[in-house]
Amino acid sequence: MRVVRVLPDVSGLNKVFDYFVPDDLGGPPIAVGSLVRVQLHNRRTAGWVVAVDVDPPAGVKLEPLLKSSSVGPTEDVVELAQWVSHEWAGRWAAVLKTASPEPFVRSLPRPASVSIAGGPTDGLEVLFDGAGPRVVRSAPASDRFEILRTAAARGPTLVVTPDQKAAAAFAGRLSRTGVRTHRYPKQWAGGFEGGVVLGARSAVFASVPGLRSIVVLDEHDDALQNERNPTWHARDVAIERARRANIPCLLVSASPSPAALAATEDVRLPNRTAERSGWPVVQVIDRRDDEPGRTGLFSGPLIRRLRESGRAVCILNRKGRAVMLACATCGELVRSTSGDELMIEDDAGLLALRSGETRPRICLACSGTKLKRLRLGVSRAAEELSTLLREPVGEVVGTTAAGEGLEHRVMVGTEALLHRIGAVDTVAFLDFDNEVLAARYRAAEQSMTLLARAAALVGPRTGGGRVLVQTRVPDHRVLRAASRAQPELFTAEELELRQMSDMPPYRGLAMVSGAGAASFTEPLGARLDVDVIGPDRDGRFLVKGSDRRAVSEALSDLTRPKEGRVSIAVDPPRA
DNA sequence: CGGACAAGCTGA
DNA sequence: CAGCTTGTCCGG
Repeated sequence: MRVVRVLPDVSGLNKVFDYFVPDDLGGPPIAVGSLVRVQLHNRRTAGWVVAVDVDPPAGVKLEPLLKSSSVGPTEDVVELAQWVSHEWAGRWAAVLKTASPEPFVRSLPRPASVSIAGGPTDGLEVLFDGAGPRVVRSAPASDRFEILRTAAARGPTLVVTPDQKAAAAFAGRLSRTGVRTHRYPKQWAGGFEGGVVLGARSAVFASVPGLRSIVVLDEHDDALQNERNPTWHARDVAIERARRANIPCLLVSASPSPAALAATEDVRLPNRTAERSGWPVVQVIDRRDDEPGRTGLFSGPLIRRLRESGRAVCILNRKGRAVMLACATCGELVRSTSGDELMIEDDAGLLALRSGETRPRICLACSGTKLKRLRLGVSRAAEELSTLLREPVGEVVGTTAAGEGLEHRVMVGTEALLHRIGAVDTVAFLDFDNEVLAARYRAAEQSMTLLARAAALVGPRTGGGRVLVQTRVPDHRVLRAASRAQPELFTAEELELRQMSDMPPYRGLAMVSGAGAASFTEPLGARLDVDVIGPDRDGRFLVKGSDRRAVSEALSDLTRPKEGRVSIAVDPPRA
């Protein structure tokens, strides 16, 4: 009797059960990854076969599989999903769902003989030597197509991009050169034919027999991280997948992330001239130099540029609830002594939320005691700008309908606008400080990625594209790096800071939130291998350990409280 | 998760 | 003690 092990798709249940395979089952053949239906207790549920030909535990009466519903992920992907669920303290089934076809697939295409077309590739083969992760730094405006073409010529390839738009564009270009391409998850079974599978973050779980290489484009982009638990990051999953398959994994980025740089010492740099010319001009506007009396969101130089520019977008992230404070006398932002964090007013005086530093209401630069509040808001900014420019101004926030507001020459929006617009001539960050000094340990890193994305949108400096940044901290490492087109000016310092402050990628970090967070994390106090910090203002706890594995293991040892939900985010994007 | 079953509570 | 609620356990 053939016995298989099944993981049911039941939330709150992270356990496997054995079933026998009836002779007359029908449907796609049963293998590891197969999607099946089973009887569990007294209901029917979907599930995945996670092992075949197992020895069932003694003394249990086995039930039959009820149905073979669909072909599922290949065995390597099933195992990868298990690793992910463990590493990010989430459910195996949640990851398998991402790796499975929707709708069901009843039979697989046969491997196609893939013709390698498109002529010689440009000496880029060296990027694919050996196995394992390597960082490929490449200016924001430089084309990554030749990298993909070279990968495709070597055999089955997986390409992960931050969004489907980019995946679609590259798929189109590759197929025009004769490469067989498949979009994930829509063409789920395509990977079985060979060729190139392209998609957003979930594509890292595509089933591709005989995979030869993985390319992660813009590995620094936050869109590569799953926003629901488990909060896996496609870059980290790709690194592990490549390690298991003994194949190369290219982490391509204009500004490599601390995580990527910590994962490998193999960093391929472009030549200096090429990199410089692949960045646009990044113009830093120091708002402390504003002519006296000017208030509002728009400096003189910014308005001048917007008047003469072609299409332009202004980015104003009004996500931060805290109102920024600046000295009314000298214009300096009110920051912590380290200069890395904005402070807010509380009853006693000034308070830095992250570090907890306090001090009386006084400006560190000029000892002035008169502080002014700098106010935010996309709608107000659009109105103000429309008056200044004497023309209508589009307005785009996350909830704006797709395509809406994009018809104007000048647009104002939140970060969402950067993801919706195509090429423009100018990107202006109205309020960069609110971003770069936010009370999140990754604030600077995330700001750097914003600049990289903006840079890609406006194109290289030779095309006249320009990124404008209004700031009161013009010497910040992020701005120095971007304006000189030298990302290492940012990353070197950032890595040092992360190391000094015991933060990822040098340590593991998780955020535990929800009503049950306090009782859930309580037993961790007795452990020596993890530290618990909190609760913060929202009742959330941070759990730190030597690495991600240490943290997720400590968390998976705990039992969930019956009262009160608990949500665990390992590598929390917003801590 | 959600059903089964046990234990606890209530009102007559 | 029936009838109901609440809590705990467990699934192949």
